[in-house]
Amino acid sequence: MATIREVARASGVSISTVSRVMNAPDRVSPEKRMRVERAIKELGYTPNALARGLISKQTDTVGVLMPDISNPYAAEVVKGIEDAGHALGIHVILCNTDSSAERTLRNLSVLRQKQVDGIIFMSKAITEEFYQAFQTMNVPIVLVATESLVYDIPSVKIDDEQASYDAVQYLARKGHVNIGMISGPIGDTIAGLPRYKGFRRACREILGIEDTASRVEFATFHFHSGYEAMSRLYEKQPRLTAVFCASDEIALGAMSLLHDLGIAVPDDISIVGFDNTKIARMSIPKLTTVAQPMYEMGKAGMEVLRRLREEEPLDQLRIYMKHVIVERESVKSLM
Amino acid sequence: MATIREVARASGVSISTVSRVMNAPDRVSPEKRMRVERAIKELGYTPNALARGLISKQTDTVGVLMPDISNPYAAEVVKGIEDAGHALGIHVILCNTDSSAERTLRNLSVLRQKQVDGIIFMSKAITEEFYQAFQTMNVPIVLVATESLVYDIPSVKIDDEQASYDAVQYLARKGHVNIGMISGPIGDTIAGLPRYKGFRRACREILGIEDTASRVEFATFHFHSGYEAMSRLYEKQPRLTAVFCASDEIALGAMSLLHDLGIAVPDDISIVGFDNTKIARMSIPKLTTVAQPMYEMGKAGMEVLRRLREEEPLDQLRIYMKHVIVERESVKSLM
DNA sequence: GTGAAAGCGCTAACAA
DNA sequence: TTGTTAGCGCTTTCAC
Repeated sequence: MATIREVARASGVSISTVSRVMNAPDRVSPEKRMRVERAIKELGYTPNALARGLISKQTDTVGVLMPDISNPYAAEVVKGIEDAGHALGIHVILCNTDSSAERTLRNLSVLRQKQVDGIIFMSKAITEEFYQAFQTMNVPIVLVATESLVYDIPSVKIDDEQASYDAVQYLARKGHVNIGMISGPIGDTIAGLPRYKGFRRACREILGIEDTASRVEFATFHFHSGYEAMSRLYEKQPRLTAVFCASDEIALGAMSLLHDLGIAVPDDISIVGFDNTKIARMSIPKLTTVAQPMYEMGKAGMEVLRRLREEEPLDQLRIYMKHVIVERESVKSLM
Repeated sequence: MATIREVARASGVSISTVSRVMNAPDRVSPEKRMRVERAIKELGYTPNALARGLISKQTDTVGVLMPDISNPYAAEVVKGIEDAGHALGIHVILCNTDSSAERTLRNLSVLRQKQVDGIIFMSKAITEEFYQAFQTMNVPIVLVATESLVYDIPSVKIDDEQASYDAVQYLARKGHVNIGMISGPIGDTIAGLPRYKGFRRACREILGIEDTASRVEFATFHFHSGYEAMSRLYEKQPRLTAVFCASDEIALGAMSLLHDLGIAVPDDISIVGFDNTKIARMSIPKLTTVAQPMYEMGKAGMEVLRRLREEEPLDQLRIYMKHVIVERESVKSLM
C-alpha cells in the first residue's frame, strides 16, 4: 500500500505538496500538480482515512443502532439513512442490538472508540442507562422511529397517537361503529401505548364509547401473535365490523385467522393495518393501512445529524412526520 | 476526550504502562494496574480506534455491499453477517449499491480508504471492473448469495440449479405433470439463469419434456411482475396444475392474479415459491417454497472472512449451502 | 508556491 | 516490571 511519502518521492515533491493536491489543488502549481497526480495514479495511492481522521477529528461515519435489520420496517428506514448518507459522503456502521441493553451499550462503546461523527438510534425505550452513554459519547445523537419525552434528544417519528385516531376516524367515516383493535404491547411506550391511546380517544370522541376493554386484544407486533389475538377478539366480540391492527404483520395474521374461520375480508370484517410495509401490497385482499414514511424518516434522521454536525440550528427538537392512510382493499364501506 | 497521555499523567505512570493494562494486563504490576484502571474510569477514557488501527493495521471493520437493504432476502443475510461479526468483535459498514456500478466502485474506494479488514459482496454480477477493484484493495473478499465462475473468489450461496430441479421433482412426486414456471430474468446469471436451467433439466429428465417455451414466463423477482407474468402464463397455458416461481414475491404476485381470476390455490393450481422469506408464512394460503438458509449464509460469509484474515485454509473456494423445500399449503397432492 | 517540522493518539521495540 | 523513543500516515502551521 503506497503512502503519501512514496507519492512525494516518486514525484519529487514534499509530502505537504502531495497533501495539498488532494485537499487544496489550486494552491499548488499546475506543473507539480500534474506530476503528483500521475504518481498517485501510477502507484495506485489512496489516502488512509485513519490517519486523516486522527488529525481532522472526523470520520465521515455514523453508527446506526436498531433492534433487528431483518424487520422490514427498520430495513426501509435504514435504506433512507444510507441513501442520505451516501449523498453526504457519510458511511453507516450497522449495529443490531437484538433489543439487548448490554449489546446496545457495548456497541455504543465501540462506536465511540471508532470516533463516529454521530449516532442514529432506533431502539425503542431510551433508558437512563442509554442516556448516560449518549452523554459520554460527545457526538450528536438522533432518535429515529422513536423519541424520548423525558430527555431532550432530537428525534423523528410520526405522531402515533394521532395516526391511530385517524385510522378509527377513517373507519367511522366508512360507516363502521363496531370497531375493534389489536394493539401492540402497551408496555411499549413508543409504538404500543400511543396507538392504543389514539384508538381509545377516537372511540370516546367519535363513537362515544368509553369502555373499550371488550373490543381490544393485545399482541406483539408479529404475524403469529396477530393471528392468535384475532382469534381471542373474535371470540369475545363477534359483532365487530372492523378491526384496526397496530402493525401490518398483525393485520395479516388477523386476516389469516379470519380466512381460516371462513370470514371474508372485507365483506364480513374490515381490516386496517399500520406501517405500510411492502407486504401490505401483497396480501389478499391488499391491505388498507396507515402509512409511515419510513424511507423519508431515515433521510430526515440523517439530515438532522448533518445539521447537528455543522451546528446549524434545528427548527424543532422532535420532528413528527406526516402519516397517511393508504386505501386498498381490506375495508368495506358501510354507507 | 481523554487520551492515553492524560491517563498516564493522572495515574503517575508512563503511557506504555497504560497501553499495557489495556492490551496485556498481566505484564503490569497489580498496584499500578489498579491505579491506571481507576484513572481510566475517572477520566472516562476510551482508546481511539483510529490511532490503534493506524499502527495495528486492523480496523475490525468489514464492508458489506449489496444492491438494496430493503430487500427482505438481503436483510436476512445481513443480519447473519452482523450477528457473526458481533461475536467476533467485528463491525459492519453497510453500503447500498442500488445496482449501480459507479456507486459500487465509489463505495469500494472509500472502504479501502477506511482500511476495512474485508469485504462481503452481495451484488450479483462480478464484472471485470469490480474484480480489478477487488485486486487493488488488498483485503479478503467474499461473495455471499452470488459467485463468480470466471474469477477465483470465495463465495457462499446455494446450488440454485439443483434447488430448482428439486422443486420440480417435488411437484412431480405430488403427481403434477403440467408444471409451469415463472422464471427470473435469464440475464441474471446468479439467481435467474440457473433456476431456469434447473427447471428445464427437471422437465427433461423427470417429465420427458424438451420444449418448455410454452410453459414458462419471465418476470423480475418482484410482486407486480409476478402478477403480470402469471397472467400471461395462464393465458397461454391454462391447463397447468402447478407453477414454480423463482421467488416468493413472484409467487405471491401469481397467487394474487389467480385470486383475481377466481382460480383457487392450491385446489386448481399449486404454487411453489423460492427463498422462504417471511412473507411465505403470511400469505393465504401459506406458501410452499424452496428455502435458502439466508441467515446462515450471512454467518458463513463472515466465517470465511475470518478464516481469510487469519490465513486459515478454506476447505473449498465455493461453498454451496443446503436448500430445503418447506411444505406449507400452496401445493395440492394429485396422487 | 513549497518544504520542514510538529503532532494527532496510540503500539511496539528497546533499554534500563 | 517500567519508561523512552520511534514511528503508523496524514494535515497543518510556519518559514522561506
